[in-house]
Amino acid sequence: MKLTEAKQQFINSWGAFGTQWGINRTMAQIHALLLVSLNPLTQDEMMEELSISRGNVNMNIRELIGWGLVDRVIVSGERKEYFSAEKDIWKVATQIIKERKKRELDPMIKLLSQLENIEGDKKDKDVQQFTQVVGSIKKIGQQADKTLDLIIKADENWFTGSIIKMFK
Amino acid sequence: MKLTEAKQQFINSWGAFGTQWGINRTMAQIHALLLVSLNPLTQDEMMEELSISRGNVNMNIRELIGWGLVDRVIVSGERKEYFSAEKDIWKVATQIIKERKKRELDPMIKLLSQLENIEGDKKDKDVQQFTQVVGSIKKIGQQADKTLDLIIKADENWFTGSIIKMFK
DNA sequence: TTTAATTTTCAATATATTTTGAAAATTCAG
DNA sequence: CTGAATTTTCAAAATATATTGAAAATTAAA
Repeated sequence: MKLTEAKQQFINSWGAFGTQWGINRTMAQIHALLLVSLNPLTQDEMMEELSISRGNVNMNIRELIGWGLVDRVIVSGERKEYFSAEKDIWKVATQIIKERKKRELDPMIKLLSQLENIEGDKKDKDVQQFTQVVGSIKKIGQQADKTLDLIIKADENWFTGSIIKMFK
Repeated sequence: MKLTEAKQQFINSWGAFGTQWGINRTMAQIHALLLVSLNPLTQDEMMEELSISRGNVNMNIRELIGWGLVDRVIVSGERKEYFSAEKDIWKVATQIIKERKKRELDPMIKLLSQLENIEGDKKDKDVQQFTQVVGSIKKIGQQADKTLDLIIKADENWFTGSIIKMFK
């Protein structure tokens, strides 16, 4: 497979995978494009490369900046803004984990905590069942939360280093 | 908060969380409803409870069965089919991990493996960068894959038991 | 300043996804 | 078998999400 073709396939597939995970297709494609671009790109270059509109590039680029995955880059002597993606995939992964945890997991645990406090007969089978289900989901959520915090804090060795060896 | 109200909020919120994760809102709601129902339910009861159409219930119920999260239940003396959700949340979690791994992570790793084989000058910066990015994503994917396999195989103690203690 | 380049916004449009509901298929009691 | 109950299918409609593109806002060179 040729490089150009491979890049194209990477970008398209990344967009498709993103969709499955509730991520906007274009956002994932822009991220993929920046990941495999040697140099920072302008919005115009991204429009051209992905055949999408200016507004679409602009909104999704800023969304990616909001996720901490893309940075504005100053190129001296250039009027236009350039953008580049963090290339250290470990950092990318921890950043995504960090954001999704904050945006999704933490609010979920908060909600479940509220739902645990049911007024009513604690001996009622129905109440028992409900608090049991809600409580156990919360518990798993909290464990996941704790584990993810450790991953975020750990350096690259979490995956490749000593701890993972214990699972082998 | 009253039980009925809490159940309702759980169902609605679960639907909203599902959407964020690329899961059909109704599917998540049906799952939530079955999780907090003491007894198995018929399709008619779910239609009523969630105010949705027969076709919608039917399709999503079968999707949930496909995910291994819901079972058909025979109630003797009843013509209608009943459905119930696995209540052991640990099993639910491992089942979801198993399915998403199979449907998403494994195909992704397969794709990345293909993209690593680029024809062309291995000294070309552009080729190097591409294979480096693709390779490192694949590596993290494989580590996640391995870790998830262990979670799937491990019993409930993975989260609550000895291994997690080492992170504390 | 002025003004041309560039970025941002957002209403309108297009696309994708979900839901409906009625017809077709299936099931099973009599 | 027969036919009523139940489940399944799927084209059409509704809803939700993403994209466009041109106008407005911003920026910085002259």
